[in-house]
Amino acid sequence: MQRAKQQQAIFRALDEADGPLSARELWSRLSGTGVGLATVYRALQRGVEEGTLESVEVLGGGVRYEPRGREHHHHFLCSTCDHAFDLFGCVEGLESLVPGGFRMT
Amino acid sequence: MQRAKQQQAIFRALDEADGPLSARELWSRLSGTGVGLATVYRALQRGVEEGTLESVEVLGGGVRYEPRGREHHHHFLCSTCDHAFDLFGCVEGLESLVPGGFRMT
DNA sequence: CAAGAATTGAGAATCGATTATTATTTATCA
DNA sequence: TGATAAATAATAATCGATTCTCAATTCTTG
Repeated sequence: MQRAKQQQAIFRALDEADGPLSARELWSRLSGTGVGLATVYRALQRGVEEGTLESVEVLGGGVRYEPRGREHHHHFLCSTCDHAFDLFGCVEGLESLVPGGFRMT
Repeated sequence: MQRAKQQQAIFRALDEADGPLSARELWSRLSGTGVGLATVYRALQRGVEEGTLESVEVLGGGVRYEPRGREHHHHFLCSTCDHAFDLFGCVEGLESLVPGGFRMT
């Protein structure tokens, strides 16, 4: 596969996902294309460095990646399928729970 | 060290902590007592099986343990020292964010 | 198209966390 | 107390995730 196409496929898969993807989830969505897992890791790393991707952590397993610049949102992890979904909406009162001397990020 | 004392020390450290501890955090709090890391892991596993301990996950790193039966609470992870603190208080509206077809646990 | 540079796929190496192994220590109880 | 059973410390083995290595492939430029 041409390299440009590969990179496109990687970023398109992230764009089309309904939540942040782990390296392996992303890779499995490219199965059949011959793209190697190492290439996926390299593309993700580059994306984060260049600012097009963002790495996020979701309870229950490793780092996941999503396109940068999306609206403020949270994630929901299905404990059955281990997939993280984007959530729309937010909660109030988080800030007030932060212990004194700490700052919420 | 006598075995009964060891087990006491392990559970006491968890009781006195200001949040859930990872196996290593717990172990480091027992440094000087000669307790082995494997023993800490065994005690934690046994505690969970017997129902005296509960394992919890906090963003940013592995499984942590706390005594079971505490009041409903959440945790706060310091990204500098990587320690998880118990929080008092809760937020509203979490349940309403859960996608249709899923159940919040 | 040809040469050199950059990227890739495959799998080996590494890393931290957890579990297994085993000789030794501690506990149990006749 | 002495024999036997259970638990331990130290460390080797394992596990999954990530990174590294290198020969092969693709790209770039003239």
